[in-house]
Amino acid sequence: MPSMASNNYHSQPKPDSFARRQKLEQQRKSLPIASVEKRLLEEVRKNDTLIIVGETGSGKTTQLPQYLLNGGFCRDGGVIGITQPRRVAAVSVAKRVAEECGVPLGQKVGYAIRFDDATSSSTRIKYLTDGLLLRESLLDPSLSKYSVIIVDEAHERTIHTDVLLGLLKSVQKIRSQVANKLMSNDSIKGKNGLLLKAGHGDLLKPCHGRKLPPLKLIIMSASLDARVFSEYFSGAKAVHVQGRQYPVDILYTLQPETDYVDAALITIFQIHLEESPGDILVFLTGQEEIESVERLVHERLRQLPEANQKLLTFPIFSSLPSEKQLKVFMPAPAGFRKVILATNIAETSVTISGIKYVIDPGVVKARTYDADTGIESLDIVKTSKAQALQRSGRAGREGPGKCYRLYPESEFEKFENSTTPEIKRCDLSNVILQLKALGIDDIAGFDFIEKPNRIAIVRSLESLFLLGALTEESKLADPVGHQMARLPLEPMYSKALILANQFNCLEEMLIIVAMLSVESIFYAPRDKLEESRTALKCFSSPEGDHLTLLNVYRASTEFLEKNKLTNSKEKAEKNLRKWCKENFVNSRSLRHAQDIHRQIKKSIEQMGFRITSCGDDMLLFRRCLAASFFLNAALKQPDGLYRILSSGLMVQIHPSSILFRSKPECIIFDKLVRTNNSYIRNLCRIDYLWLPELAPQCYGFQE
DNA sequence: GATAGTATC
Repeated sequence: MPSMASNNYHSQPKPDSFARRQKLEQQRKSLPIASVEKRLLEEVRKNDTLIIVGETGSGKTTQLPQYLLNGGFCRDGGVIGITQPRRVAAVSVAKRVAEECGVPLGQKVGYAIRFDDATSSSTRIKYLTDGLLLRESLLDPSLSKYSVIIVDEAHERTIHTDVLLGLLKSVQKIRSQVANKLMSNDSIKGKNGLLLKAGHGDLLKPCHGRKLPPLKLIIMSASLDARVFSEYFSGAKAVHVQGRQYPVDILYTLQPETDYVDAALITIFQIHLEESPGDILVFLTGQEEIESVERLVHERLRQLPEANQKLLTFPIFSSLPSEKQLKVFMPAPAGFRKVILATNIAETSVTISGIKYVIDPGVVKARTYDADTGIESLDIVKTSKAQALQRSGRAGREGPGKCYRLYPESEFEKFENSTTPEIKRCDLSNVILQLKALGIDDIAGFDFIEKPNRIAIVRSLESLFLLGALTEESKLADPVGHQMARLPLEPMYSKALILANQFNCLEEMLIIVAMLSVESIFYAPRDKLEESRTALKCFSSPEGDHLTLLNVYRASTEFLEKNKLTNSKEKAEKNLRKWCKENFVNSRSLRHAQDIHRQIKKSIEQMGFRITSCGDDMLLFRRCLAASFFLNAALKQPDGLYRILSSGLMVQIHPSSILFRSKPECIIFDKLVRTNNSYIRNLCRIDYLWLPELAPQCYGFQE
């Protein structure tokens, strides 16, 4: 049982709880969706698939599951699952709904996200991330415990949402067939071939002794265009639910701006000097841009009369340490106006109160994936109409607001309606591995809501084959493919763990894989660049970044363990955060790495692997890295550039690498990212001759 | 000698 539920157990007769419950009830009843409760229930009863288009503030995410529960959709122990693209949303909405229901969190109402499961056998309304539901489907392909699944925020079209939609469509078909045929022995197969491998037997097991009812599916989207979903679900009915937002005045420029940073600056001061009180939210593309705008604001501010200087800037982006992020949420001192300089983190992930003005330059840094080369890059591109709408909406949450779009209206008309679905702009190896594990072998024929690039599929199939996850017939290899699919990691990392078991360096590899799985372990603000470099030196290894990361992880664990001997757990963790700060380590990233380490260690042990260490034999460990990351091997060229052996691409070592200066002859790397140049990050020195020996499938001599 | 948008298992 989750700890949170037990906390609430003793706290029911609070004196103000009745008043609070009444207030909550009142708020519930005043939500726009409340007026259509009966109709929605009726539609869900009539239609197996329903699309609900609900604008911000309609209350769909919190209310619909409660309506369904009260409407009897959990009879026979069925669970209502509501998926969210983000962890924080799953947790916060579940908390709210538990409160509205007057029950302790983790009982009737709960949530499940990676590393944190607050559900129990009595949970009927379960909020979870879409990625986690995908994982659940590997263990239970018919999702037998769910009577209803609600896919929320479907318009965001994350890769998980897209794969999930395909899967759910297939599960739904199978479950309705099972229900109709009443467990006849006819071969049952969805269009997506879900049962090919999951097997009939597997599907029927959960319904032994009880009939598996058809799966009700509800797709919730904030986009104005429900047609895509409706068409995908064979003309499913779409219902519109009103939202509740304050009006936002949209202002365009007359002419296109040549320099949106400058235009943003001018607009900030125009608002500051001429408009009524209220905070400003500015959307920028990245950390560097945010930091430079911050400096420029301060510069110009100093030139103003002192009475006009009451303006404070707050940066926010994901790699900003949490304690600095939190400052954004504190109200400005009396008489001061806040300017929040944000990346698109403030579009959906983070909601800041007090915003009355939004400045939107109409650009965003977006990931693109070139299937031909396999290179991911981050490019500044124009936003979509949907994104622009989302941004302007941030000004109308607490009262009427204004949004300054730094481009002409004619430009807006040229924007795409919505952002390209993620599945069309990323590497597909992981998705393919998951689908294969579900018994779906024909990836190109899978009924995706939007088909991924065919070349991207071929490329991923090929690398999965070279990693030994797939057979020559492109089936999941036994046991390596199955083992890799079980681990919640990128395929190459899973492979590294499986090999590390054979090389007897699992202890080290578990740490490396956890550290590589998180974003930016090191945080170096520009003004402390030298200091951070000195700090890093204590950990650095001449063999490369992998061993450096290993040293950092071990040093941090050692520090924490020692601290725990003389301090309470809380105090020790606080000291660790201090240690992180002194060593320019992002403590949030480090904790994330620890979480991942704990989780994959458990999975690895469950798979029957024994965790052994290679001690000081780093040669052995580097050989294991070479055997796993052979697809990312590169060789130094006479001009100092590196040539990636598997693709022939010419790349450079990123200056943040420990090996930037030493430039070894042959290396493996973790990631290739294109910015101004093609840079490889996180490298380890290897011996060129290891490649044909350890990865003959890729570097074998041809006869 | 340069930066890393946002998520997730």
